[in-house]
Amino acid sequence: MSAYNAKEVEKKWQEKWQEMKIYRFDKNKQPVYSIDNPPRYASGALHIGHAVHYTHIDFVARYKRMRGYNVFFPLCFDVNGIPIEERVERKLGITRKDIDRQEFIKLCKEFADENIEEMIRQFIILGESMDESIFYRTDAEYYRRLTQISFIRLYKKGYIYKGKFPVNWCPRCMTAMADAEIEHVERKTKLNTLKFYLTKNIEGKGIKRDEKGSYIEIATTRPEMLATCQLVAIHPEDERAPYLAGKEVIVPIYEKEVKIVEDENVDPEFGTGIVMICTIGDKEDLEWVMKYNLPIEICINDDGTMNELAGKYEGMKVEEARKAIIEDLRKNDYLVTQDEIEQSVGVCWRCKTPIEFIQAEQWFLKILPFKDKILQVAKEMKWYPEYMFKRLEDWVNSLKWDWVISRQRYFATPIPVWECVKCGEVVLATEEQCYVDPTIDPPPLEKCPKCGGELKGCEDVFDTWMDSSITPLYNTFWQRDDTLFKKLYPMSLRPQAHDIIRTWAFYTILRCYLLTDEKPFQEVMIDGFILAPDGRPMHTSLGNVVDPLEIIKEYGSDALRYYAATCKLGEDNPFRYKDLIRGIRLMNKLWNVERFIGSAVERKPSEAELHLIDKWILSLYSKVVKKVTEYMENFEYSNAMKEVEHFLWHEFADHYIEMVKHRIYEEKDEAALYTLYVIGLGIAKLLAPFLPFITEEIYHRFYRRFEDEESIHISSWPEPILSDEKAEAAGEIVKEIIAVVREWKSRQGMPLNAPLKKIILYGRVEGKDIIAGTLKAGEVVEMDGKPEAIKKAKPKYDMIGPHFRDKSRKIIEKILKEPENVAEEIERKGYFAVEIGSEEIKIDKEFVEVIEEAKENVLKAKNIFIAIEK
RNA sequence: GGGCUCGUGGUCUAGGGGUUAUGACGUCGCCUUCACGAGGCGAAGGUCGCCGGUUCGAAUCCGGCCGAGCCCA
Repeated sequence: MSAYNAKEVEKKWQEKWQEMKIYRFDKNKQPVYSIDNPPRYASGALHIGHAVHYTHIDFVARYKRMRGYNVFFPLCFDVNGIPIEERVERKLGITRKDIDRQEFIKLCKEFADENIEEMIRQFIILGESMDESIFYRTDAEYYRRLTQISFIRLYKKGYIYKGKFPVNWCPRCMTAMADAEIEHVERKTKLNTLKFYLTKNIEGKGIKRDEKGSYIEIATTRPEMLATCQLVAIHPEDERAPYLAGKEVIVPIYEKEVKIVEDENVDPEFGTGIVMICTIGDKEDLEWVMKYNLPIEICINDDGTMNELAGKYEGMKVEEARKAIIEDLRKNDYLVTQDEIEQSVGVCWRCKTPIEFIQAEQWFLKILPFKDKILQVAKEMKWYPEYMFKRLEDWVNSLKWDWVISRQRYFATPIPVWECVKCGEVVLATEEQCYVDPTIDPPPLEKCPKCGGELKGCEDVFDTWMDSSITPLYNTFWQRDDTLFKKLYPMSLRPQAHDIIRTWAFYTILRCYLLTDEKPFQEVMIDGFILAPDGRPMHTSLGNVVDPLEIIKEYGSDALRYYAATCKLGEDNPFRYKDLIRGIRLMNKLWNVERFIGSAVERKPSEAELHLIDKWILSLYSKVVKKVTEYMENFEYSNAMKEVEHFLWHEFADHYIEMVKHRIYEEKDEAALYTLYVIGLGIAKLLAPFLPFITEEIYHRFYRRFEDEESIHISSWPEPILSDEKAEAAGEIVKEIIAVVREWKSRQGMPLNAPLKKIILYGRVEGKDIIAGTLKAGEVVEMDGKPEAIKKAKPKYDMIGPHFRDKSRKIIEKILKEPENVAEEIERKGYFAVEIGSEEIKIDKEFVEVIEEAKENVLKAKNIFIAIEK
């Protein structure tokens, strides 16, 4: 039989598992382990980061299933929102305003459908054990209905309000833009340094003076925004700050008085180091607005012209207004200098027009009053790794305004309200109406209940986080089956990546808490990112993207999953081809070990009287089972994999199997067969969550005929079966002896099974039969005494240090310098004298370890000297 | 700029007060051995990012700096 054929085997099980339906969640079976699987965003094929993350989640699902849980692991997709709209627009070269709203929505849905189909295929290839019978997608009416109902409930609780909030706006396309739609380009622009006169004539550092009075210089690239200047800021460490902070200046042209404040966010290197704060020039301004509670004034209309705030410039386009105001500033002697600078400008991806902020009516969900409660609830959950909670905490503590839940978009869940065109009264949809689309469906009332005015359906949609932050409610049958909801909520696990802690994790905790007064899940497992092999994030533009399907084609899914297992939870890992190689080698090793066992075992072996080395390996194996189980419980799969790998390759294959061959070939030793069977099957099970394909193949080929379960993936997780410290210690000596003789044979150019005449062991050793059998030695004898050896003293640092303190260094140096002498004197006199200054310090055997080294032609394993006769 | 994380042989990584730093990939040498040459046995290769501090002792703890990743509505 030849090497393991991953391609064939994987293809076979991909198909068979579909038929077997072994991953079905059973609503009525306890205990349940429910995974709040991240609905995959349906904007394109899976990349390697997705593949690895879903594989990590699959490790948990498979492990828990083997632990006897009824695992809830849904196959799900996130289908709402801007990225899909954007892909569709770019693909078709249109904007959503170019065609009918419903038509556009249909195009988005179709685009998603194709991707979902492909992604399901990819999940199957990867061996992800999601249950397609609990499939959901977030754009479906059954799903969006819950988003709407939750909104209605929160509205009724008084948590929702309408307010103004700035949005990115393209004045040419006349549309709100998401950050993702903004491109950044380097542009040359003019930095204008202006005089801002102080309200009182004073002197001090940085204050200049001309015939009109005292003034300071402030640089700006956007003088047309002077009208909305609210504040002037300087860095607190700036030497001018003590003279300026708290004073007032007069805004040129507009003659408005504004205060000077100290603020650490000011870049002292830019312009004059003093900055004017407008609402709203850019994103940074917005932070200041919130920080200083400034009124939000915007002097630009949605068509890119100046509004009444701009005074005489009203009606001009932004660029014209800028030119005009610079002219006026120059004329009135406000303009000190004008320098050309490079600046990064946000522009519309379609028409390259610079983006402006404008004010828009938005819906808000209150979060500021719930900050403490959210953190309290979040603290009740277990976070893996623990420090990820800190990120949430910092985020929550830094919150300055409520959550803007509305978007001026099409492809998302409609906000289920109508508003009176006359008085603005809000009419909510009834819960029974949901799912509802107010842009096409009639309101629950014909007229405004207040003024009798006409009701108009809300055209805004929800931020898609409104949809995705109720996955735990959807998954536990909230609003669909009360009994099930009570049984299933909260969910067991939320797995997700670290980039969306402040969105998905935070919003989910918030929403679910507001609706249920309880935490949405027990445990949170936060994953890192997969970087390109060059250590940078993968980007098409960098040409360093790794396609998981290409990897699978060449190396197989199990190999990719092996790579996934080597990535530590929470950390960013570069993709490494060497781990695929290692994975393949490990699988080959596993395959050959199992093949060896399979060919030796003809019927299910029974537990016969165990030999010392059987106990030794079974005891080691039991420790491995214990450790791996612990690691799996804590989502430390990289440690779990390492543990099994080392045991399988080295202890079991390199040592035990070599030790056991003669017992199998010569006599079909029942104890040996039993041990091989138990460990062979056990290892396959321990690796099953990681390498589902090869382990299933092994199970069916070598074990199925003696075992009941129809798949290894629904069989039970191994238990430790033996703990025998004495056998472990004695077995280690046997192993070591064999290892050193084996190494010696290798150096002689002899095969391991080349015959030897005699092995002489100086000391008492159990398991001489194994030593003889494994090394093909005619006889193995024990001898008293020992061959001549060199004795050397080794310092015991942890004893010397605390006892001799600052004298330790000299004492250690002395011992290292003459180790043989030290050993000899301690043996003879009971101590070794070290002179430090005038002081004599006696070092006795408490502080050193005496090591015996073999002279040439003699081997040594642990404390046993070994002589060989060829 | 702020928060969190990371920096260890050529590459990737384990370890997180006790001096001889783990393993993998790669490199080099020897070995066709009855599960496996995708194997076995060996070897070379590291001032543990830099600078200070604490300590008898620091890769490990503390402070500063440099570099990388994610997030900052």
